[in-house]
Amino acid sequence: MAVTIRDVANAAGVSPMAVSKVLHGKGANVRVGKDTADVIRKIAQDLQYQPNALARSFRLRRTNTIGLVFENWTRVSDGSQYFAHLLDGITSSAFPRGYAVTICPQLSNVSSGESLNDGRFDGLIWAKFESTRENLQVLERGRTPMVLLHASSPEITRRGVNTVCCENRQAMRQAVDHLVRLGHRRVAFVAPQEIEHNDETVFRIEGIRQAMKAHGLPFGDGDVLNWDYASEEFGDWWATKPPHTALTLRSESQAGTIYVEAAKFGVRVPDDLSIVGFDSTAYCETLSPKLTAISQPIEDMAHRATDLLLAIIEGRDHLPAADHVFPCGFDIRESTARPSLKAEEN
Amino acid sequence: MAVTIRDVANAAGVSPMAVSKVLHGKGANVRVGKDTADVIRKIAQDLQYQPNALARSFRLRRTNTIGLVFENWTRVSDGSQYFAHLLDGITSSAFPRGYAVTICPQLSNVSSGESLNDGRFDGLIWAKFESTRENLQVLERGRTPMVLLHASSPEITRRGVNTVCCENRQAMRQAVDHLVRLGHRRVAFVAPQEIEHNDETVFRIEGIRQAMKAHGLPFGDGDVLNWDYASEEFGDWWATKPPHTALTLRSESQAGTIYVEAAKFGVRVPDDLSIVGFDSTAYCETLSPKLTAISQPIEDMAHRATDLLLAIIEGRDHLPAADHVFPCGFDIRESTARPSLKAEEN
DNA sequence: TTGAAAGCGCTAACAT
DNA sequence: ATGTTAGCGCTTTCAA
Repeated sequence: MAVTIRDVANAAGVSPMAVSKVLHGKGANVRVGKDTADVIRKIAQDLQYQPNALARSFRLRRTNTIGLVFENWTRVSDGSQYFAHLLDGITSSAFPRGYAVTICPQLSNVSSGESLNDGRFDGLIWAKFESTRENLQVLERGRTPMVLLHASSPEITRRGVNTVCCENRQAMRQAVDHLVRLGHRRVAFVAPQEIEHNDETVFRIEGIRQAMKAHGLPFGDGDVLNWDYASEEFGDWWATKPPHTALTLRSESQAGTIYVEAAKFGVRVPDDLSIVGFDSTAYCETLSPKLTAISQPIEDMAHRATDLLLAIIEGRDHLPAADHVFPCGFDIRESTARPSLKAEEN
Repeated sequence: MAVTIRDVANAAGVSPMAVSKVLHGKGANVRVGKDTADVIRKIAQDLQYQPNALARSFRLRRTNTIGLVFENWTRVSDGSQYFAHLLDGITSSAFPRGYAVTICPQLSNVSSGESLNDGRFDGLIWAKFESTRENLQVLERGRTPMVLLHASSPEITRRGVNTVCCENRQAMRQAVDHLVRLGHRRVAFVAPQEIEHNDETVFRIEGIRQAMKAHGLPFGDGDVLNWDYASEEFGDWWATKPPHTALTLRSESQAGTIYVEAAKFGVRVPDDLSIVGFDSTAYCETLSPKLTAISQPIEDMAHRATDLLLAIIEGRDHLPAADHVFPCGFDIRESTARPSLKAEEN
């Protein structure tokens, strides 16, 4: 059996409280003399006393651990450096303050969502939150402080939860401006198959529509392609001889698969089709042609989200919940060009 | 105050044990009738009962969480995909089995090393373990199952701890064979400044020495360059007109900084100097020239380490601790070439 | 088959 | 300045 605080106390001839005070600094109104303290420390060492973290966190309701939740966790090494930046942003805030970071298994159902409120974590970063009824309910019932990353909606802040998100509308405007300047007049947006609960996708579609409208160009529901991540729908789509000369994607790693599909059907990028990615990490440079992409400051965003979360946990944040929005950049590389005449004829 | 198991029991007019049995399946010799069980579940739902994970893990001495420890945690997004692969290997084993993964802050001192034994984790993956006295002591005293990644030594297995490591000697032999085949006769190895406690570095140096010897070529202590990660020593080294025509590095991301230093001093890669990296992820392709590198199956290794750890945790592993070794591959790219005449004259 | 009691290791509150 | 008491929420052990 492990050595407990009581064993140390007995060996030292003092009370458990004295040991707790000396070893963990607990007990506000307990005072222990220097000599006694030294004896206690010595004995603790001799006995190889190891505090039981589980007992402590149970008692204190504090784990010094924050959780990182992904709505859909798959692989992290799909080429993009997205996840590495995310983690750097989180750890660079959490580690110096003494918090560990736990990556949680995929949230497959509500019950596991609820289970995040079970006290294991002092706080939660929930990335790619989907605004489903169930998830919103988790926010409401949650006793654990949370900050949502890549979500932004009054539905969320109204429930007292902060969000950190990039400026999706402005991001799409940059992409559209760039494409239109090159001569494109019809642009398609590749969206996930389920967009309803995905705040970001909704914003991006709205952004592209507004931007196209500002140029006097059309963009309707038919210009939103609800493709699976694998993008196997590409061939069928292209076979319909679509009017679009450019595609905007929802990630950068999806570009890799689209490149493959395009090649399979003899579609040249950017000659026959321009491609704009989302997220602009080193991965864009590894593609051929190099991917033109919208960049979001993911590391800064994750850092901010974590700072905010820790402030809430530690009671240093007294402002009402808000959406924290970060502007995007735009990195022009090789996957966008003026549309070919052939394409324009389409 | 939160709803406890006792509240549910009272509301249902049963004992706390009955609730525990129905909701968590605990209590071996407790039997609850189907009807009672349904009532309990209903009431738990109505009361929005949430089990307290801290109380449970305290009681059960089980957290369903494994820790990931790095000896020196810095940034993860330094270009290399190493960390992403590591994480994929770990999570692909841990998540399906219901374990979360916690990334721990840098181990700056022994006490934090000891603190990993405090019950927070059911098990620990310790990456880049350094065989210092303190660390070895942690292994001995540890009550938490551990598997060490990137370490390999009888000092460790003797203490009952498993290791997972790549075949460093064979890896270096491949690099040397390649370089010698190209015509190189003097090769330098870039090592960390502290190599004593780093099993891998010791193996690699031994491997390169043996391989060179097999070719009848010299390799001594003077051919080991103890450089900082930033490699700012490059210029001074080059100014000494070293006899080496090739450099083998200890990582791939270090190649990036070496490229910069080399360019600074007008050294062309691979014309004036061939470079071989360690780890061969997509990052190698982003460098110019693309980096020739030894590859290790990091994801498989991490997966195996985690499988092993979970087997130990769950009492399914009854074999004595061992070193689990994975062979390396070698990816020839553009950073190695036959040495120039000028270099050979050196 | 079900209930009651005890305790995991720690610390807040109170008493000395 | 130090010791005692009680209890966090859960589950194992034992009694009914």
